[in-house]
Amino acid sequence: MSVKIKDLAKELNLSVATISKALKDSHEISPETKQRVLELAKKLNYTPNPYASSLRKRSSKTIAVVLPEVADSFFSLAINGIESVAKDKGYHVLIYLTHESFVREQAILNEFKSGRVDGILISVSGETSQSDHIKEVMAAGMPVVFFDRVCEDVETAKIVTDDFESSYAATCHLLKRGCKKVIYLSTSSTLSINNKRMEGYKKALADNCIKNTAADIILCYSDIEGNYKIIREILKKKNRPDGIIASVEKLTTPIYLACKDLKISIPGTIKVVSFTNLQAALILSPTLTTVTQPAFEMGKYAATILFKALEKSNFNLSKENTIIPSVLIPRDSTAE
Amino acid sequence: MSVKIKDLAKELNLSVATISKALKDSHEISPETKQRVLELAKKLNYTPNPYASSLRKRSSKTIAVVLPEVADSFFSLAINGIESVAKDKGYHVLIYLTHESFVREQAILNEFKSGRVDGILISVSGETSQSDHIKEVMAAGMPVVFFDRVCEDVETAKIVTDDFESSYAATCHLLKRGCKKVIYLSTSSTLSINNKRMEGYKKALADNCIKNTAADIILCYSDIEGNYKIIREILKKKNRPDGIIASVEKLTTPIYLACKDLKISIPGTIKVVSFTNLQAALILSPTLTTVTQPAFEMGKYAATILFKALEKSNFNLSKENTIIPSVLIPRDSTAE
DNA sequence: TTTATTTACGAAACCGTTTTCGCAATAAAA
DNA sequence: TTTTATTGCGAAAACGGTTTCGTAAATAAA
Repeated sequence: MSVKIKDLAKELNLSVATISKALKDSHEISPETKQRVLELAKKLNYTPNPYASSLRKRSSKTIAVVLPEVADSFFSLAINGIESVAKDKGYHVLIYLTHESFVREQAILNEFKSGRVDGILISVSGETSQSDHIKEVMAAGMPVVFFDRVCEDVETAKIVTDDFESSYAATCHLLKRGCKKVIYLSTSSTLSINNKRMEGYKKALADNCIKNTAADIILCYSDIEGNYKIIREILKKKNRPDGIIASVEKLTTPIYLACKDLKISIPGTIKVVSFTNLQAALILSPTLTTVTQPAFEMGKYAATILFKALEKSNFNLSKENTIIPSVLIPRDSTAE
Repeated sequence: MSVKIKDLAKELNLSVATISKALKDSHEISPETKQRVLELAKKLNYTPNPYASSLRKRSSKTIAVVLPEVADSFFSLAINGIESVAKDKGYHVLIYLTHESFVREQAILNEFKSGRVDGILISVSGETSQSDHIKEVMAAGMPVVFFDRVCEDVETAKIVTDDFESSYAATCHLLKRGCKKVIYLSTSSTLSINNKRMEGYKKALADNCIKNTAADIILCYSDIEGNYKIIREILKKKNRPDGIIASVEKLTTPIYLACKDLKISIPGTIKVVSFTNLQAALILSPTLTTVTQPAFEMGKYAATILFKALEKSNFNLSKENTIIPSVLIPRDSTAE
């Protein structure tokens, strides 16, 4: 139905080989012929069949982005960063969501052995504690770049933020503002990103001579209702905390809700800092102190690195370990 | 490098044709042979080359999703809805962002003539006032489903929300709560979605015998700084409004900021309702009255319709005009 | 027993490009 | 003038599946 090289060839009394070469500006073709071909191609609105060329060239000009979810300001911004460089490079981007499921992540990765994509950008699921599925596609020659949530035992590029340091800074910030009992809320125990944030938190407590009891780290779930209940229970205890670190964006809402319902004042009674990129932090009441991650930049940089690997096959991805710092923005939720 | 049908054929002393048929469970192949093929395929972890089969079958098992942007809770949720059905159908999804640029949208759509995707889900850019680029790919036989932001003159499926009615309801809500001067804020004048909301707003004013002056509709931009300034100026006037309809999510932050800076009380002095899906509406202070769009459902349903068209070629997309209602959730920002 | 039908498989064309190679004709070097 | 390079192009073989069609053997119908 659509116009093919063969049609152009017939029309111009040339071979398909010549047309193909002319279209890619090969030196084998005379300027006049190129001109004729280009003109006809434009006139007939010729668009090459991507599958034919992918098959022959064994490259697809598309990359995969594997994400846990997209209903989160971090990943939304990251997609923007990724897309901005993919567009410039003329690549297409396939999106896959794991919904935090390891099994799904495995299934998705396994498909990539087929050559559907030329490279992979991935932020692993919350359940991922083992990385054979990733190593396998890498063994098949597929370049992989991690961003934000990485598998530490996989030797390839990792673009992360300074999770340990920013969590350390957030904790110190709370302590400096007078908190005596700071708790740490997270949603996953396997994620390296979470472990680093947890370690930063612990280290800050230790450095400030506060003994860290296990009870200070609370594991939440992924549904807002459940988290609300957990947080509410914690806040109802008489030895409740006076500082909270929400290591995941989605914990912010249940925290504010619980405090409001229990009439606990932020920052008077309890101070809050949250890892989030939500613009709404500015207009919460009180305004929310955040650890803001460089989401767009991380996505953009991860994509940039991936394209470097795609452009030169000898590029050593495992040397690329970039840390783009987050920034702690003190606002009223941690005021004294 | 990866294992191909030819390899399986050689190993089992069968022809490639037989392997291919066995893999798709053709009745031409005996159960025993199928078994042997399936086993070897699993053992060698055979993954078919998608480009070879797309080329031959002239179908790619992938759809395109064209969005204005993704840093917005509506489109994030919509992607989730789309992906959920694509996954079930075994389809892949390519994401393209127009960044509200008509030229970019044209370029993206033009690429689809090549057959890279089997169908298109699109929410048009804010600049799109003409639809030849879409009609062209449709003329090439490509099924297109609009969602949320549609081109009304294109005859194909459109999945929208009840923009007129919800805007009408939001305006009436403000009037009932005592507002005398309600203004309407938007970011685009060409979008049908915006026009409908505007009409709903105007109609509500008319029905409530409030004369509508042109000054009541304010066109904002896409940057938060600029919008902040515009809103601030409006609120500083002595005949300032006592009700605001923010027809776009991103207008919420500058409104709250401006009110806070000018010490204008919400809802005491001015009442606010916003078209948004942000969960944070619950914890703003005051909590925000919203028109919440069925983002996930719209994405999911749009994808469902598209797949129906992909599954049966005689499916008449132009008959599919579905309106999924938004819901007005009154909260404190419009309390009396 | 002969003929018709079914079963199970293989040969080969095909999808639309890309790329290697070969080969004239022309231009440059000897 | 002959030899060598260069230029401009075409034939044909890939790429890895799918699909049509043909056919031998096995089975059923006559």
